[in-house]
Formats: sequence, C-alpha cells, structure tokens
Amino acid sequence: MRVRFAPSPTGQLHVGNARTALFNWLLARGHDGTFILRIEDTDAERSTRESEDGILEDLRWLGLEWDEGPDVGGGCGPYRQSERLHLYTSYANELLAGGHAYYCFCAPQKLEDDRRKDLAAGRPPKYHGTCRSVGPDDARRRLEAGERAVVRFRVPDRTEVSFQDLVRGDVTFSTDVIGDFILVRSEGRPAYNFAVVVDDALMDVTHVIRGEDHISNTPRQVLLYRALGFAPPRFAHLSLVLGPDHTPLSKRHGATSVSEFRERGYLPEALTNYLALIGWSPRAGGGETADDAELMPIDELARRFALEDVGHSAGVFDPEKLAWMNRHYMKVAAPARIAAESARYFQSRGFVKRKTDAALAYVESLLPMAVASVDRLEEIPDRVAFLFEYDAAAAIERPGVAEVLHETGAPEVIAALPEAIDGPLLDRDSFRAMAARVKEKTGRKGKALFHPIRVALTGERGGPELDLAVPAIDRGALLSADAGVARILSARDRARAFAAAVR
RNA sequence: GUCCCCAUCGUCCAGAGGCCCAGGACGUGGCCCUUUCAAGGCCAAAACGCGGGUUCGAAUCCCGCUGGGGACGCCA
Repeated sequence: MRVRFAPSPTGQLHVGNARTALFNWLLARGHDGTFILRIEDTDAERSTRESEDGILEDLRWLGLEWDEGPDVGGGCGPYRQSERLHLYTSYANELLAGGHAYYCFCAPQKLEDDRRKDLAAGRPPKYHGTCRSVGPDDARRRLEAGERAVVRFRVPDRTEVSFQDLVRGDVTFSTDVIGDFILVRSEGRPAYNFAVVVDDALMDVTHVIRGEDHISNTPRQVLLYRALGFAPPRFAHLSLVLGPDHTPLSKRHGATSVSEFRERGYLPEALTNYLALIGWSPRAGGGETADDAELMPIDELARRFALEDVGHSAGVFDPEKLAWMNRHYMKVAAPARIAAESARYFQSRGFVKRKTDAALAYVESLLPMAVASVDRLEEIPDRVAFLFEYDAAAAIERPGVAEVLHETGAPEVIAALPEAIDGPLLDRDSFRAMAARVKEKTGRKGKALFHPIRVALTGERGGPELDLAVPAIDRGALLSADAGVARILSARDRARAFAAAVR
C-alpha cells in the first residue's frame, strides 16, 4: 500500500488538511504501507518555499513522518511537481499524439463570456469545444506563428464515469457536465488534474485519500488514467471539517492552522487524537483501550484505523473538546517535557530570562500547581504569576479584603504576618502555621480575618491551589546571576509588601 | 443554475430491521470533595429533519421533500 499527502505550498497547514494527512498516515502505518509527501507547487505565483518549509515543520511536529518526500528522497522522485515538468510534457505529447488532447487557442475573455452565458442559461458552465476541430497541422502552424495555446483533454461525449469510493461507495458522473479541461497551461506548466494523475501513477500510489472537495475532480482523473493507460488507484473522499456555523473552517473561526495551535500551547498528540475522531471512530473490540474510550495513543489509532469506519457527513470542529483532550495530555505528559515546552511562555512574560537547566527545573517544580487547571501550555505562567509579581495595592482593593482590614486587631495581625510566615510558598500547612504564630503574638485568629488576607497574599481569588506538592526551592541558587530566572517572590516578600501597603 | 455528496443529543461519534421509550464523549446544569478557582467523583437534562412507502416490526431499506456542504478556473 502506498498513500500520499500532497499539499500545495501556498500557505499554512490547515487543520482540515492536517486531518487528511493524518488519515493517510494512519492507514499507511496501520498497514505497513508507505506514506509519501509530495509538494504540488505548479502554481508558481502562489507557491513559496517558506510555506513548504512551514508545512513540513508542522507535519513533523504532529509526528506524521513520511517515508518518501522532497527532503528525504525516495525511489519515485523528485517529490516536488516543479521539478517534474519534463514528465508532464512527455505525457502531454503522448496524449496529443493519441488524439486524447488538443491545442486550444481560445482567448481568456471569450472563455469568460461563454461561462457567463452558460450560467445565465442554466447550463453547467463548461468549455464549448471551440478548438476541438483545430487539426494538428493547423495547430502547429499557429503555435509557430507565436499564438498562445493551452492543451485540453478531449472528454468523451455522453459517457458515464463511475468509480468505487472507499468511503462513499459507487459514485457516477456523466461527462455531460465535464468540459474539456486544461492539461497544460499556456506557459507550459501542468494543471492540477493532469499533474496529480501523472504523479500518482508514476509514484505507484495505491490509495488516494483526500478531501471531499476533490470528488468532482475524480471522474476527470479517471478519464485521464484510462487515456494514459494507467490503472487508477482506489479513491477515498473524506468529508470536510466545518466551523461552528457550518461554513468551511476559516480564520473567522479563530485558530485554524496547525502552527497557531502549536503557538498557543496545544500538544501534538492532543491535536492528532482529536482530529482522528472527526469523521472516524474506532470499531468496538478492536483495541487495548476500552471500547468507548476516545483518548488513544497515535499508534493505537493507526492500528485500529480503517477506511470502512470513516463517516460520510461533515464534522464541526469543536475547540472545547480539543481543549479537554489537551488538558488530558498535559497531565499525562512527562513534566520535564511540559517544562521545556512551556518555558517560552515564561520567557515572554519576563519570568524566565534564559532556558537554563535551573530555570527549567524551577518551571517543572511549579507545574503541579498549574497544569491540572489550564487548557494550554500558554496559560501556565498566568497560574503561577503570583510567584513572580505581586501588586500589594491591588491585593488590598480586592473584594473581601478591604472590609477585613478595618476589623479590630487587624493592623496587629498584618504587622505580625511577615515574621509569622516562613517558607517560600503560602501553602495550606504554612498558612496554618502562620495563623498559629499570629495567634501567639496577637491573640487574634479566625477564618474571617485570615482567609481574605491569605487570598490577597497568594494572588487573586481563583488563583491556583497551593497545597500541592511543591518541591523545596533554593531561591539563592535560582536567583544567582546565571540561573535564568528573573525573580521569585516568597510568601514573606508578599506579606511584607502587603503590610507596607496597608500602612 | 447544473451535477455530486451528506442528514441520530448544542457538538463529535455508536447504532449495519426487532437487543433502542436510542449508547458513549465534549460541552451544559446539579450534587460531592474543597477555608478560594480549577481538577476529580457522582447524577441529570439533551437527538433519530419532514412526508410517503416496504415489512408482523424501521433510527436502520426505498422514494420524494426540506436542509447543509462541495464542484463547475490557464487554484489546488
């Protein structure tokens, strides 16, 4: 089995395309097949090397490694269409010689007018066949005279073209709605339908798995396979991924490109697991995970993936469910990895200056406080921001705090606070110890006073719970010149600032 | 407009004629846990688009309608 993913490098890798790539990859990996990456860059204007690099990077990040491709080579290269131009030319000549194709000299303006007329008359807009009757000799003369021409495929009249779609079953089109489409553009580059067929045939692709938007191209391609004398591959058309409003997923719906998800702190395994479940569900009894479980490692997805189990209807992309999966994978991932991945967000908040081992270890030690209550890596620094910055004035203003400050004995308690606190964090135990010491000193105690103050000291209401396992921190070492950590506030630091601000 | 594809809770899926007064997951609501927010646990509400057939029996098969999507480029 040989499958391929064939993006055109005209922008970022979209989650919809990523899902197509994933399904191809899953099928190949589950069947000991070959996954080919081919770059469809015949549109010289819109294709860029940056896009290509970006797409490759995104696929790698997702873990969808390819066996053959532009960077790794393979037995059927080159894997960039712009480097295969000679092949298309030679097959175009073959088609021309066999009468399956002909030169068309129609001006773009005429074509446009024809299309408009068809539309207005309620006919399927298709090429009128004006140049079908231009003979080869005539064509050669006009070409030599400098006329511009495209090569068109001669679509047989009134013919039914059908193919077995692996997800949809029998699909039939009549050639009545298919005009003579362009094989080679006037500047000599192949058009999509032609290039894919030549490449898929030459690369021995056995299964073409792609988006449903290509289903109406399939009859044209089937016709081409026949004319070229190639055996067509098996086709499978995947339903599309839509936004919440049932329109094709686009920027309007928020993040849609793989790189955006990476930027915002999603884990690749969350994205692939989620994407796999749009339009597919594992058959019961097929795997080691419980039948109704949805969280599955990618290798199990590959083992259980089957085209027969792919659904027929379009799916809506649900960011909430993705977030849930991401939370799950953040919790089960190795802490050191999460620390390494989230360090950049600490850097952009200014909490960490450099990703030193010490800084990474410190970030890792903070993870238990944050990781369970956050959707994305990007949100982690926020949850522990109280360790790095403290706004005493704002703390005093906080609801519940201001009132309590006027209670009798409050000033004494607050003044006693800095001395009563020890340890770097105001966790549950140190809070209790603090309360006990304050009581000793001032004779004051009680939830009513302490709790709001504790909240004011630890951060905002709704801040992270601190009584989790937080490893002891060697502040001295961390704050030394080359540790990379910008600063660390201890509970005592905050209590001092708070007391000072109250005064 | 023409052609093609599709149609189960708000969303993603299960359901391949009786197992279904429809099952799971996300989300939502409630309760529990918790001196805060989350997380976690438990419970609940929530769907077979409509109309005709076929059949003893239809979410499941057939037809029509409606609705949604896609395609009709010298884009891919």
